Amino acid sequence: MSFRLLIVEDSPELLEAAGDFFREEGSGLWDVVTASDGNDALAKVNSDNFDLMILDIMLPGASGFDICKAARKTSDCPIIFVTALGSENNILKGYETGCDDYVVKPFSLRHLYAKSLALLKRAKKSDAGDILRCGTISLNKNTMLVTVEGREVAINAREYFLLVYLLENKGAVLTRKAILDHVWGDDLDVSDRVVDNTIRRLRESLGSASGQIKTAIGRGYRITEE
Amino acid sequence: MSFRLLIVEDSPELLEAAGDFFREEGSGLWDVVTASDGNDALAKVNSDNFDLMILDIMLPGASGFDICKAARKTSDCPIIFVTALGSENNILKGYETGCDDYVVKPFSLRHLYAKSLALLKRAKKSDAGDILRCGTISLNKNTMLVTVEGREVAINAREYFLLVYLLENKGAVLTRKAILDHVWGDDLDVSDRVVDNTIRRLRESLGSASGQIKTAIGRGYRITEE
DNA sequence: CTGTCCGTGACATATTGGCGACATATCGGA
DNA sequence: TCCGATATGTCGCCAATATGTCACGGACAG
Repeated sequence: MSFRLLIVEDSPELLEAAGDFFREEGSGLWDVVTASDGNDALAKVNSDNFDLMILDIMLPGASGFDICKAARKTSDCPIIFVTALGSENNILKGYETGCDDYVVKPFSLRHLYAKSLALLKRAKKSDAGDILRCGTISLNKNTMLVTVEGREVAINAREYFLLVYLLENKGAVLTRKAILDHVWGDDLDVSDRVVDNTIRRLRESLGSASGQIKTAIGRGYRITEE
Repeated sequence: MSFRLLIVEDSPELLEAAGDFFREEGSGLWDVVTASDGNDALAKVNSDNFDLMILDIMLPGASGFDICKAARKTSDCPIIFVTALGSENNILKGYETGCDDYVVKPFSLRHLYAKSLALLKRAKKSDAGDILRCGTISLNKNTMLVTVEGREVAINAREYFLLVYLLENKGAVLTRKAILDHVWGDDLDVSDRVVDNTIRRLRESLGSASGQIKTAIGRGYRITEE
């Protein structure tokens, strides 16, 4: 198995060159998927999982920012933006939407490749994944501490494990049954209302971030970036 | 159902501890096979199928890399490398031979376990047909999210399950009766008009893709690529 | 004993979606 | 081509249902 890489770029030459470079240089390390317009990219982001994304900002259809935002709804994979010379100001916006790094055109493919490897390595580092983030919520699985807007919030055990489960499935709708199975244990036989109640108490504990937990009526609950 | 796990590690204590941890923590989820040297591991890899492998790199006999390469000839199962502190540089080589993740010694078993679960989940997810696509509509059965032209659309429960049924029978004409049976449940006795209504509301929710739901007069409804 | 956690039931509130009624579209026969 | 019969699209209403909220009390730990 290899790492899934999405490259989105509207110049066909650059797109092909970059794809080839990653394929050849990595000799099988990368499973490269490309898209040349924003809408195609959005579709792929929403229906596939990637380990790394390289996004041009200026695109026909949706912009790189839009794609980044869409991806962040369900994924924390590293994202590199590609921006034209002179529009580096954009990059601040990029960081706001959740990108990890950027390169300015024109750039060397080798340089881009190096950045990609570095980001990938960092993401795969052994303690990555122990910190779950979503919007202003941050949860550290080692210390079991939860912060909202950087401030630590008090949270009890049941709420904590519920939050972990929500965060580990960021964006996904989780049914009450699935929540009960994962957070309470599959043997127990309790009313569905305890999930509602725990959700309510969790929302209270989260304060200003309470709105990030959304109800999907008839289906369950999910946590979102906003 | 249990998953076959191969652990290769030359330290007997660690090997036993890890095996026990997986057996106990998973309570039957894992069927653990162990090997303590490279040649034994090679033999097992060649004569058995595994869902996940955890390989130490430094081993008597064949190295973890060798085992990985051998395994990759016949299998795409996720592979995690275990490497000693300070030799993380090796890891690039690991990725090139086709591993999926790695942990650095010393590590916590819980951590290794978490990574294993995550990889297994990813591996099982990617080959399941959990994403239904049709034209610009995409529906993810895991997250229960629906997108049109790559953009997430809000949808309520009844519409969601109706859409699932349509997509699972893409192109086929579904009678009102069949729809009622599948989406409402066969016990209920409601008017046919509720199907029309729900179709209408679903079309509204789908926005620009609403035209993909076709009426087959006198027969029922179906969903098409355009 | 005292405080906290958390499951339960009761009730308030929000949202859904089934219904009836009517508008509009489709079809078959003359 | 026209027309009537039938099928489907659309709308607003409000009951049924799902969810939010609260207070109570048993269980447990310190």
